[in-house]
Amino acid sequence: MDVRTLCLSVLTMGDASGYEIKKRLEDHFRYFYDASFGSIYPALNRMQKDGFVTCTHEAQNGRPDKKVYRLTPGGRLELMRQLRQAPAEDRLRSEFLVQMMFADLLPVSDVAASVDQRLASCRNDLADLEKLDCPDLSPGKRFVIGYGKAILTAAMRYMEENRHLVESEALLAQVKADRGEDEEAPEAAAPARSAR
Amino acid sequence: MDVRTLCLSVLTMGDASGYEIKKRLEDHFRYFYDASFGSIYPALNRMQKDGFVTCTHEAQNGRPDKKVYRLTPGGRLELMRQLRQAPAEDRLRSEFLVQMMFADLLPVSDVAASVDQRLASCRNDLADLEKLDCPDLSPGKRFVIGYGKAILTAAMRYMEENRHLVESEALLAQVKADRGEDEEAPEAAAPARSAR
DNA sequence: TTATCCATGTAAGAAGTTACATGATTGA
DNA sequence: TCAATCATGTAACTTCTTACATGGATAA
Repeated sequence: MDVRTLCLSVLTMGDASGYEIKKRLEDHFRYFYDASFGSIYPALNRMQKDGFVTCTHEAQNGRPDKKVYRLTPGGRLELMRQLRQAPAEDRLRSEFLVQMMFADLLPVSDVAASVDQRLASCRNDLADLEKLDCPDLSPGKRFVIGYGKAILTAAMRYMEENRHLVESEALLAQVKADRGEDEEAPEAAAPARSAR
Repeated sequence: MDVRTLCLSVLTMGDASGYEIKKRLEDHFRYFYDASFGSIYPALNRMQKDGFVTCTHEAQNGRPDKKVYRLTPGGRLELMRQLRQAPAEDRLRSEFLVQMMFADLLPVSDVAASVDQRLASCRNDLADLEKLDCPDLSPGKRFVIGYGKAILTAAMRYMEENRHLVESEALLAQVKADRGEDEEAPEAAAPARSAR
């Protein structure tokens, strides 16, 4: 999904300037997309050339003109074309999970702090979604908000119930013993070569 | 998280060639990271120069030499340095959710097909995680696998219970009526301008 | 016979981010 | 007084992906 399609999507919610588009993206899309000014402004200019949006200038006091963009029928068609394409697989990027995967290489206090932070972050997102959800939203938007809530709730619950796995000195010590640490040089072990 | 750290992580599971690293990444990390040969090979060469890995050449019949990389103590230290940094926020990229958000712009059959596909994809991932999970894994790896299972299960459950929201002709028709379609030109409505 | 696996690497290109440039207003 | 908000835009930079180059072995 490129920035152009994202801008078209946002413009279905009403006319907006580049600046306002960024804000809407932050408010409503940040859970699964974002874009910087450096990509939004060029995208808008290009789409104007392509006839997907029109632009009206509003004079401002002491600031650059506000350029308000509006979706054209052609732009709405283009959005539908893009949206109808089979969606690419979801992709998650999580440094947190990599950290958890190698928790046995790190101090327990660091791991615990990361879990706490992740939990707090989920709580915040959940509260924001709660605020976003209101009955006059389209069924699609409510579906997505509900989806987010379900995932966040499950993640929080899992972390609370299973954090002991990555925070137990005893369990982690076991791993180190199995690797032969505290006995020989670190590289002496690990003879395994094949991946599977 | 850059490709270099990812390679270092993989090498803690045992010495490997660039090709094998890619495979391990696909098998164990694909849920939250991936990397192409075009990024792995340069990363490995750079890390050799930096002293984070050593390399032994194995002659092959009719193929380029197999270059087997091994983590050095310095490399292990570098990995720990990287891993100890506070993880960046998780980021999800989901064309599926954008599609659902604007389900009212699409034919119901398309939406239903997307939900079916997403459900199938979750089922596959869940089965793969099930296979991956075995008792001799480190607690960190089991924590991550469990986390994945919890999220996938919650997502599937939510979609099954709520897909009617984006697949009901009646609900979607209501949205169109509210927007004033089937009455006037599509651009006549939507006077709203401000985002909040 | 055709595709996939094995195996490494380079070069070109895509897409985005960050930093810079400019500057008034408003709230803490 | 200092930071944030509003407002647009360009240029340099980073990072990764895709395609290309090479080619034997093996499985369907």
